[in-house]
Amino acid sequence: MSLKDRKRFEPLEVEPRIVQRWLESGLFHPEPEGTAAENYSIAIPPPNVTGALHMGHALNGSIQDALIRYHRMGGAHAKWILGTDHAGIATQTQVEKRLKGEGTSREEVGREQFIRRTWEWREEFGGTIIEQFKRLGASCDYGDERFTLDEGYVKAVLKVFVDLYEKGYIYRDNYMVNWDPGSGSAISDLEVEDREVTDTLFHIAYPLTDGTGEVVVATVRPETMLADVAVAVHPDDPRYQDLVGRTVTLPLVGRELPIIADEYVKTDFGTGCLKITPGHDPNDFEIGRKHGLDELSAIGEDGRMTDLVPEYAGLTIAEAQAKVVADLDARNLVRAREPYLHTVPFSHRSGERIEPLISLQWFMRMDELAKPAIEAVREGRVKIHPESQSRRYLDWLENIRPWCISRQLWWGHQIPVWYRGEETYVGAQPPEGDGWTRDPDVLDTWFSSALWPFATLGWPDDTPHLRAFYPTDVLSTARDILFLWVARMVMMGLEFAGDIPFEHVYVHSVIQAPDGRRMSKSLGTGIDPLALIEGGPRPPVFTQGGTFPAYGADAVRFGLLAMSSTQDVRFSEEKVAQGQALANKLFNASRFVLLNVDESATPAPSTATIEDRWILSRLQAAKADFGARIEAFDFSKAALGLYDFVYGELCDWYLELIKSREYDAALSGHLLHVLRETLLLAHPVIPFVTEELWDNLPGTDGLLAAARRPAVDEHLRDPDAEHGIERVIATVQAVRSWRDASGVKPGEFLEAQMAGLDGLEPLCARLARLTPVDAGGREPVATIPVAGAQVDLLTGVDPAEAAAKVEAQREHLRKEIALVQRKLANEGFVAKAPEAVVAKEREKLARYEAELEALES
RNA sequence: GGGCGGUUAGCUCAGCUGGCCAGAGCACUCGCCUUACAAGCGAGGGGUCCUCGGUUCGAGUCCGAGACCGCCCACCA
Repeated sequence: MSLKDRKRFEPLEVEPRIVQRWLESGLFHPEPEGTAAENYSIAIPPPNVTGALHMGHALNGSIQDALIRYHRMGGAHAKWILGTDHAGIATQTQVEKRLKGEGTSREEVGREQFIRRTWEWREEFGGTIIEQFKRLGASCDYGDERFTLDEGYVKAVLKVFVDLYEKGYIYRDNYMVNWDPGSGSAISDLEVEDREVTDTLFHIAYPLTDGTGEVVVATVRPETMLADVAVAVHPDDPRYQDLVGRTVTLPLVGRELPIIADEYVKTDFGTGCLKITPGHDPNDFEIGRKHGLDELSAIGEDGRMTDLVPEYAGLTIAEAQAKVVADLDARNLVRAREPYLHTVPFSHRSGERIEPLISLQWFMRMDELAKPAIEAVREGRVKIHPESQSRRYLDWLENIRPWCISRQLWWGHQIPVWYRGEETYVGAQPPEGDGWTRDPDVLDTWFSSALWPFATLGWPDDTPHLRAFYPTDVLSTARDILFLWVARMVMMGLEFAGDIPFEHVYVHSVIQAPDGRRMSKSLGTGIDPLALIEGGPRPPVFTQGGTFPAYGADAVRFGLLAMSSTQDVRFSEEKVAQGQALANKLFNASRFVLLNVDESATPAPSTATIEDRWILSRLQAAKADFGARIEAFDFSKAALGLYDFVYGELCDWYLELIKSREYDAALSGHLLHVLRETLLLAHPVIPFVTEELWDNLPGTDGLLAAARRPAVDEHLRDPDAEHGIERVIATVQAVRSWRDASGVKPGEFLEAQMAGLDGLEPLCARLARLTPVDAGGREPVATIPVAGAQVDLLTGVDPAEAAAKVEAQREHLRKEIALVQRKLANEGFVAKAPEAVVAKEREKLARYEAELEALES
């Protein structure tokens, strides 16, 4: 169907078709030519293979695509590095679920078979999110898709591990870790989230060994007392001065525990006595190491009691707690119990309560690597936007702690370490000889993600891709992985790729549900971007229910960009609707042009009339503004500025101003030119509708996505034309407003004599529906004041209503005049305010007075 | 406990280094089928800019105190 017969932009019909054309063009797959300084690249935060597109992906995709398309149209070789993350725990959990459904388990099928099954799973489901990115219009390099477990990537990971081991940064140690019973693995501090829980706080009496009394300690974990090795008090606590150095006898166990002094103990909490359990509490662990205490484990990695105290061996934690309390009660040693609300660590992944345990793990020392990463941001080589985030980055790196990098999983990069008796071998290739067994653990997924910007480009080989696209330009991400991922990429990039991984880090908003809660599937507050694009059901957070209209990808992209900010924002369906309105408006404006124009005309700017000069001038302003906003990562202003130009200038005024003109070659060419440039301008934000229109526009070849954006032409800026059209707009609005208030039909032509418009009368007359006449001495029935001009109406107005209207207008003017006069009468103001400000006030006064005078006559 | 951000129209948000007659989109009211778009067009109503104090000729904008909301970090058993 011809564009002229299509009254609306129908995204569901158009967008899939456009995606195909883009993909077939090969445009998104740039050859590795030139240097990274000339080229433009962004490495996508790799979504989990298990993932489906959520609002965060959609927002970040819209941001990155706007950047990539903008720079591609600026003439750069632009590569958006694409791929997915193997996501150790998440993926393993999915496959385990599937095995469970088949009546089997990970343990039953064995490691090799399990990994094979996981690859199969990935083949089947891993492409989902990639397809969804295509639907969004994201111009990623789909021809070069990477995976954090593909062959080349594994090579990079192993090399990094071995190098860091050889440098002495990676070591094995017994240490307190966050044990996640859900996944049966240690997890890092960053994967832990705190939740509020009400527990019972037990006050338990520990008798002094010499029988002279007791000390009372408070705990919410009585079962861990089996592994107690000391009792601590504050060194300055007057109550316990004489206890330090003596011992207590641990009830139920009989072990003699020293009473030690440590400043960690709070004198104002509980009894001021603290049981020390280095095996099961991170703080106690620190104190234990400081004082050289034993590290005993009462709870094992299976979540059951160890045989440390045989009568409890094998019990679950809950059972053990019940038994310990019962046994203490039997001995009358529980002095008090009270409900206690506190925060407790839970696994971010499995949702289970973290069990702090001592375990033999691989660690990575971070302080040496942190130093250059701190410098890079301090010196501005890596710039974080908004700037306030760099403080958080620096604070974290300055207080960095060793990173536990081993995970007790099967799906991931298996640690390249082999053991044979007392021997340890570390290397990218298995050791020679027999009898070696490989460490069963895999690396934390973030270890491999940390190499993303260079491992995806072929590192450790010196590849053309690496030379052409590393360092990348921008890394766009949410705040929550600033430490987990961004900081580590900077460290690894500097250490291994020899340069920063990206020049700019853009930290985007988190989009919250419309009610201000976090978007989450389980809360029912999640909004599926595809439901917005294609018209799916509204989730329960929306009060209105029903289904979304099929807004289309352009609308969603526009809406998300318009919503985005430097802080978290609530989802606003209105902004998406605004995007849809913009796409449709542009579509219809193009139809209007094509319906009227001489299609054989050559697109070329014309300066024939003041409105032509005006729109060219405004177009340059819009281009300059949009570019500056994009470069400054101010996507909201970029999108809304586009809207304002298309709606508020191009459609509302320019197209209306030209309607009575003859569409000769000059005007036709000019309209085609303005439209072309508008499409070029808007494409990074709303790529689909602009591409579709481009295809229908005479004189365009090839894809808009591949076209070059023309520079801002400063010669086309025209302040006189801008001022003139501003006056036309003010006049037309004044007349319309007057009509509306006076009850005069909008369509009725009124005779009027205009003054002070310097030749702009015909433009004003047409849009205001006035018939210009010479009053020839007739008294006007009404006078409409406009800035610097005057319109006398000679017909069509009820004199009484007009008089009332005039009086109201006078009243308003008198108030404004009084205000300005008061300001100017203030000596302080005149003396101290900048001259320009004072002049502006004087000018304002003169204008109001002139308008008032016109009304008085 | 420490740090950061926010509080502007019914809703979601703009308002830079102080000069604002305080804006936008949506919602609302009124009027229009004006030959691109009625999912449209035009015109309106609507705000003690959280509170109190201060600086200044002038404060939504700067300073101080407080209230409330959100996030991050560290966490007292």
